[in-house]
Amino acid sequence: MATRVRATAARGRTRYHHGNLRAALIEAAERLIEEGGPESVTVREAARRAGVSSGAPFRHFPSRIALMTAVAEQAMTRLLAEVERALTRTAGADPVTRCAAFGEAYFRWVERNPTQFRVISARNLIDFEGSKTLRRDNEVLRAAMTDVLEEGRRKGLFHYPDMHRAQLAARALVYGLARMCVDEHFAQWDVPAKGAARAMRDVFDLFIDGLTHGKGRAARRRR
Amino acid sequence: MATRVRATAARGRTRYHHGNLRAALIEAAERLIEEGGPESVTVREAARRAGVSSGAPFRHFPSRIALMTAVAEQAMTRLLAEVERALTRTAGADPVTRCAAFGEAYFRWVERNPTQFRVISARNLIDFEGSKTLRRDNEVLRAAMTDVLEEGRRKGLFHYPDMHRAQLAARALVYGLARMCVDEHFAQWDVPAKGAARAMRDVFDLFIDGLTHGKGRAARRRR
DNA sequence: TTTCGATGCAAGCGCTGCTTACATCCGCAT
DNA sequence: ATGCGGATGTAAGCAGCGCTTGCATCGAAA
Repeated sequence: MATRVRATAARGRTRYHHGNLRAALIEAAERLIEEGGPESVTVREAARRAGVSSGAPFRHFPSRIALMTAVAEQAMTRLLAEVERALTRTAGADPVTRCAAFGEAYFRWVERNPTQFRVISARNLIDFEGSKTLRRDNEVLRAAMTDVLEEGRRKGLFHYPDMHRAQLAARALVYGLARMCVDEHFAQWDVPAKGAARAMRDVFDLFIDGLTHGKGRAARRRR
Repeated sequence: MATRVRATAARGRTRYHHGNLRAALIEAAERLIEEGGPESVTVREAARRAGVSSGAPFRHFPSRIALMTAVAEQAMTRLLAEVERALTRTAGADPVTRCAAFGEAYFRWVERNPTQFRVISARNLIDFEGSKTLRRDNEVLRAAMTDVLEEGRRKGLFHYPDMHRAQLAARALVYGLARMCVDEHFAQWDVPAKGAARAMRDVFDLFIDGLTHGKGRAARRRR
């Protein structure tokens, strides 16, 4: 795909047909997002970088939103994979560890790929509801969190009034931290750039402390 | 201002000068945001609604971002006022109540004014750093939260490892819930539309429970 | 080999943010 | 009262955008 594109470009010859324009456009869009944020992505510029006319993309993506949605789908799949890796890595471990691993994996991915996360949550730029992939991946993520929390309760480690609110709190905490990270609320919050993940772990520990009824675990886990 | 505009419009006569274009443009922008989100705001359309030529706004706002920033400043001031009202109302009450009042006031304002909140946090559409007003109001908000948490600790009600992380957790929780609300994560989260505030209170209670080392307050406070 | 659908191009429509040159008005010093 | 200058409006226009249309080109199936 990309090889083929670069090959033709290197040869100086331009075939009439691109070869794999769809993938090339997504790649170009990703790079544009990296450079100037999701809002700055332009179908024309993506086409330009793929070495193709301004009308060509619309054969593959009926609209700019469709292009951005494709980018979001890729990003979401990667985020999900990261979280699932953390969960299989800690399979069998105690729910507290697994819960923390979940939050850390999620947050760390966002921290390392802020622009990609921005696309996922830029719901005015993508058609979230219209994408089966996005909805499915999101649901899988939610179910995974539910499982971890439920596991903790079954084993008598977490004590929360009801599953629903624990779930919501956990989600709000992780999502909130992630958003604060990509929205750059951390600078004015005197959290050193490098320490965002550390801060996140601290905060999550505090939350788990709440679930386990404050046995001071957070203080012990601090290092 | 608006009266004067409507007066001239009603009279059918159009004066050369508008009278209060600046305010009229902000008002028009707010209405546009209400209708189609912050991204859909157009300087030209705002000018159109103010009954003025497409170049006129640039006498008052050098760019679209400047216009949006003005809107954000208004919104932020209102949010801050709402929170401060809740804090003065509960002045003298115990920190747990005040803490909950803070979170509720913040969240409920966002819930009632989702579009305005979207502008505040749409940092790619506004010049947050460049606005003294925005930075000051934001700082006041942060300081208010710090005060409440510190008060709770002084009176021996909250027990958290350190101020910094409690503060961060609280902010992440409220901000996360607010974002989930405006990003419409609640529909797929089986939180009934009307119950968002209730869910928020439940979650915040859970958090305060964590701070007070789980004496079951959340369960009692539930009604 | 022919044909036909998929995929590309060129041109263009209406919109955008923003600039420039000019018109109009209000308030203030005379 | 007058007339002048700065503030505030208009009209026209630039480049860039998303998206559409009509036509050119190609590769693979018949």
